[in-house]
Amino acid sequence: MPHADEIATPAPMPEAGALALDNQLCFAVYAASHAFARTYRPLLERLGLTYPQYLVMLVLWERDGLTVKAIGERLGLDSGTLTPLLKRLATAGLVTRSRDAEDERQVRISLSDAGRALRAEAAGLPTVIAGRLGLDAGELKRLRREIDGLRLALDAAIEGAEAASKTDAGETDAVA
Amino acid sequence: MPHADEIATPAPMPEAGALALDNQLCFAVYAASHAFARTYRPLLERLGLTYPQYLVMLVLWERDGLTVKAIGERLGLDSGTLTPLLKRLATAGLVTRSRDAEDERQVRISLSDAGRALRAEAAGLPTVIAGRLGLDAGELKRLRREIDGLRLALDAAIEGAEAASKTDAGETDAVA
DNA sequence: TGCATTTTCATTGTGCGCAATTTAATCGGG
DNA sequence: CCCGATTAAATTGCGCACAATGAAAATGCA
Repeated sequence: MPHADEIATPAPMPEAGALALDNQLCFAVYAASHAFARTYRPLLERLGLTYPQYLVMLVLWERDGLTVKAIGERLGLDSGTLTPLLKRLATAGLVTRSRDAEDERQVRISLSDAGRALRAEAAGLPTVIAGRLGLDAGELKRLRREIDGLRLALDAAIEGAEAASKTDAGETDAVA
Repeated sequence: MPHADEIATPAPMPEAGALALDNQLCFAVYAASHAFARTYRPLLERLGLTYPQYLVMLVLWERDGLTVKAIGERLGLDSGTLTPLLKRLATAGLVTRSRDAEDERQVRISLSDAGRALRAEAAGLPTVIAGRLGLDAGELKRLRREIDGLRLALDAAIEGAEAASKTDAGETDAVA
C-alpha cells in the first residue's frame, strides 16, 4: 500500500467533512429507524408480528376494510411489498383478503376477530417504548413533528427533482 | 377518481389513540428514513452505489483499511449484511478484500483508486440534500443531535431490557 | 360502441437487515 | 502443550423495500 496508515492517528482527510458520517442527518435517521425496529422486535415477536406488519395493523385498527392501495398510501409502500406481507397476515389469521365486488381490481383487507383482538395486546407497546426514551409527551410530539417535517420536505423536493438541474441548494453548506 | 367508496366503513375506533399511526414517533422516523433513501437513490445511482453502500464508503473515506467488524460497529450492521455488500463493492472495483496477515480471522477492506476517486463525485451530495430540506446548518445539527439521542436512548434501553420485567417506564403515557 | 388508456394488484429480480448456524483462527487456563 | 472457549467472517433462511413488468378490470373518449 502507498501509505503506512497503521499509525494511531485516524482521519486521513483533515477536511471539514461534509461527508463525515457523524455529520449526516440521513445516517442519524437511518440508525434511529433501525434502533426503533430492534427495540420493537422482541415485543412484537410475542404478538407474532414483524415491525412492518405492526404498521399495517395500526392502519387497519384505525380503519378496517381498506384496499391494498389505501394501506400503501398511508405507509408509503407499494403492492410489491404489501401483497406478500398481507398474504402472511392472512395466513396468520389476522386479516382476510377479498376482491371488491364493485371494483374487481381492488382487494379489501379486513380484520379477523383475532386481528381485532390483537389490538388490546399491542395497546401498551408505544408507552413502553416512550418510557425507554425518557422523554415526556410534549417532547415526543415536538420531535415527531420535526421529523415529519423532514419527510414532507424530502417528498416535496422529489417532485421535479430531475426536471430542475439548476442547483437550488441555496447558500447553506450544511450537511444532511 | 373522487372518493365515494367510504360508505361502508367509517372509523370503527373513536378512541384517543396511543396506537394512532400519526402519533407514532417510530413511524415518523421510519418514513423519514425511507424518504432519505428515496431522495438519495437517483443521485447515488449515477455513482453506481446503493444507499447502504454509500454509508460504507463514507466510513472508508474517513479511515481506509478497516476490518469488516469495525465497519459493522460504525454502521450498526453485522457480517450477514456486510459480507455480500462488500463483495458487490469489490466486484464494482471500489474496494479490495484481504485477510489480515496478523490475524487471519479478520478481513480488511481497502479502497481502490476508483473508490478513492469516487469521493470527489460524492462530495456535493449532502449539500444538495440539505438544500432540499430548507434548513440552515444550525438547525440540521440540532436535529441530528436530537435524533442521535433517540438512537442512544433506545440502544441503552435494549441492555437489560429482558432482564428487567419491572416497568421503569415512568409516569408518561406518551407515545413513541 | 369500440378501443386505447388508466388503475389495481400480482409477480419477478435485486439488495438490504438480521437471526441462527458454521468454519476457521486465536486466546487462555491447566 | 493441549483443549475448550472466544472471536471474526461467511453462510443460510426469511422478510421487507422497490423497480420493472404483466394481467385483469374499469374508465373515457371518439
